[in-house]
Amino acid sequence: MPITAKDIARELNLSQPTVSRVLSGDKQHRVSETTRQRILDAAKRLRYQPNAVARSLRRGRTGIIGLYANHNYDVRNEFLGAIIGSLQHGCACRNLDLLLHSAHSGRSAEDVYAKLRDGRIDGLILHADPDDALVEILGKSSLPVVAIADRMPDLPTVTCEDSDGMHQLIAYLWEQGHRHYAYLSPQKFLVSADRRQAAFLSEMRNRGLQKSGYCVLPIDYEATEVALDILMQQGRPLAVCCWNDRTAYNLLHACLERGIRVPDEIAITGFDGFRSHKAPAQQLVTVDCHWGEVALKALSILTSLINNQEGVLDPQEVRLPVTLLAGDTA
Amino acid sequence: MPITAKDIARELNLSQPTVSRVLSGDKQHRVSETTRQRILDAAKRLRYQPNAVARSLRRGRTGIIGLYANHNYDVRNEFLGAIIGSLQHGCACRNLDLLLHSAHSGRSAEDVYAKLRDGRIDGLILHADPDDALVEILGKSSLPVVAIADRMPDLPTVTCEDSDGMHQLIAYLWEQGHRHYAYLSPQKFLVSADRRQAAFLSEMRNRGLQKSGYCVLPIDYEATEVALDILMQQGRPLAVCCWNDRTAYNLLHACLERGIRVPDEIAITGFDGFRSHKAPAQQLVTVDCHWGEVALKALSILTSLINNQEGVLDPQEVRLPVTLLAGDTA
DNA sequence: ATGAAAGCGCTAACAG
DNA sequence: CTGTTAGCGCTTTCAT
Repeated sequence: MPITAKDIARELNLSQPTVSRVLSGDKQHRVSETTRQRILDAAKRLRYQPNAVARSLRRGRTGIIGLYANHNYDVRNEFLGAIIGSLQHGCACRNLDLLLHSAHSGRSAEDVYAKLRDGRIDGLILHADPDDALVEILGKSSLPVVAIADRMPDLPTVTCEDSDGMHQLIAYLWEQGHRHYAYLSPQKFLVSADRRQAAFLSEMRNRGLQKSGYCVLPIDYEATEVALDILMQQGRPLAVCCWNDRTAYNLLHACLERGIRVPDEIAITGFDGFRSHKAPAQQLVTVDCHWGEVALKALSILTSLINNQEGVLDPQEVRLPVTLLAGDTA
Repeated sequence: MPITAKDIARELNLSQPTVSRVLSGDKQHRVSETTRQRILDAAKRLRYQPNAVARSLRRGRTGIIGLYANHNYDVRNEFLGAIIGSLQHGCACRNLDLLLHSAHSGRSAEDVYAKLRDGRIDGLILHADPDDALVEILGKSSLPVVAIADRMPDLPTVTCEDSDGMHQLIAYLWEQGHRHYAYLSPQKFLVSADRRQAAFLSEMRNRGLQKSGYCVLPIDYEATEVALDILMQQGRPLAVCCWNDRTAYNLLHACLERGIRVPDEIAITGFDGFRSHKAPAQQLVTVDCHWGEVALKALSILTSLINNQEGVLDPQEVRLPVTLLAGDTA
């Protein structure tokens, strides 16, 4: 049985609140230096540790930040790994804890929301599809939320400079002499991927490319082969800009299986900034979105949202800069 | 302001405990079917969500499992990623939440322990160095703890069959004709790595290899180059058994930078089971420790420890089977 | 079957 | 400076 403030009070013939005043670190209340020391000594001697649950109930604050990702992947996904890694660090610095809410496939948005509102977390970092019902619910809720990576309606969001990244990428490819392009977009609508696509198209037009010189192709993770068939019918060498890194790696694998030389026949670029630290391998040309920084910025906004009761910050978007990563796949 | 059980009670002219009895899912207490329905309806209508903090305080249980890793790496480390990924899934199935305790470099074991005992978690999954002061403290503590991956004194532990894995590995290499071996061990003492080493040496002797035919070399992550210098002085082709995958990948990189052909001049094996899903690359020969399974088993033991107040289970060790993964680095 | 009362351990308001 | 009182929202025991 852990010992409580009451135990210490009894031991020292003091009232329990006095003990609590000293041990809760409240600088406001003045306590005589002698009793203060007596309490601190006893606390250390008895290895007293304040009960965080009781404190949370009373204060209406838990010091826990939630992370919810409604995509069906877990921490091994590189994107989530980067996010969680950074959040862990950021939380540690602020003396916060991080609670991972598992998507728990099959739960309705209402149920998920209920769980998020059970009082355990002070605020939420969200990574979701923009059309998820949960997003709308959270938009109306009083729970402080900051979304990341993809612009969400009615929620403050931290994203990266998608357009700028694509501009840098095309400039890099153009300089290498590429005059045939393809953009591989996701099947579902994502604001970030859409921005990358818009920037891609704008670059194509501005550089005076004919419509036969470029194309946009929606692609499913499971159907890389099909996409590759189509790509092989385009002019070569072809520069393929994938909307994210995972798509790029899938394509890379497919190419090497078919004996298609990368980057000679097909050049491949990604968008995320995940490089292989494992077996020696071709380094992907990609745009580093600094997802860790994005997460930290989101956390910073979230904490101020939590503290300034009235989040004066209207739902808005913060965009962080990106960096081109050169490599040998393009 | 979220609504409480009291609000519902007032709305229906009932007492608050009655509302709570229905909504806490307690099958024991019989409530008339009509009021039961009235309460359920009102709860749904008002979007009532029980306050988990209050419930935890009262029940003395939070439904949260903690994970503490005292190594200085984060979730991006593949080992931790595998552990966390599995734990998340396992927790979701049991309606538990997972709290990641960041190592927060520079905290004393006492401080860390205090934080772990603040009442927020019901039990802990631990991954630590066996000589960490925290391990000893936890051994005496009443907080339910299950350690993973490396045998801990005085704590129930789930590990993998290290010896068997090494036996399989050597059998595989021997069949390929290898007669020169090296084992790369970690600098610090780890029970798991030590067991692998013992199995390695036992295999060497049992197969009648001369002492000049094999060696053991402690290696630091930062000093791969130095180790490689030494390895190059051994007989070739040399089969290098690294104590874990990361060491193997480091060595692989170093070899390819120097133009040493793998596996022709030097064959390399790891121990963990982390393969590259990214850019096309050589697949490491390694032993799959099924770390995810290890974590799930630990979670299962932990939950029963939490429930059977008196953990009748003496500190003991459970070893899970491993699988050889063939590849092209050996 | 339901209500009244108590209490989990803490913090905050107000006395004295 | 310190003690008394109250209450966060819930579960549990004891009445009725």
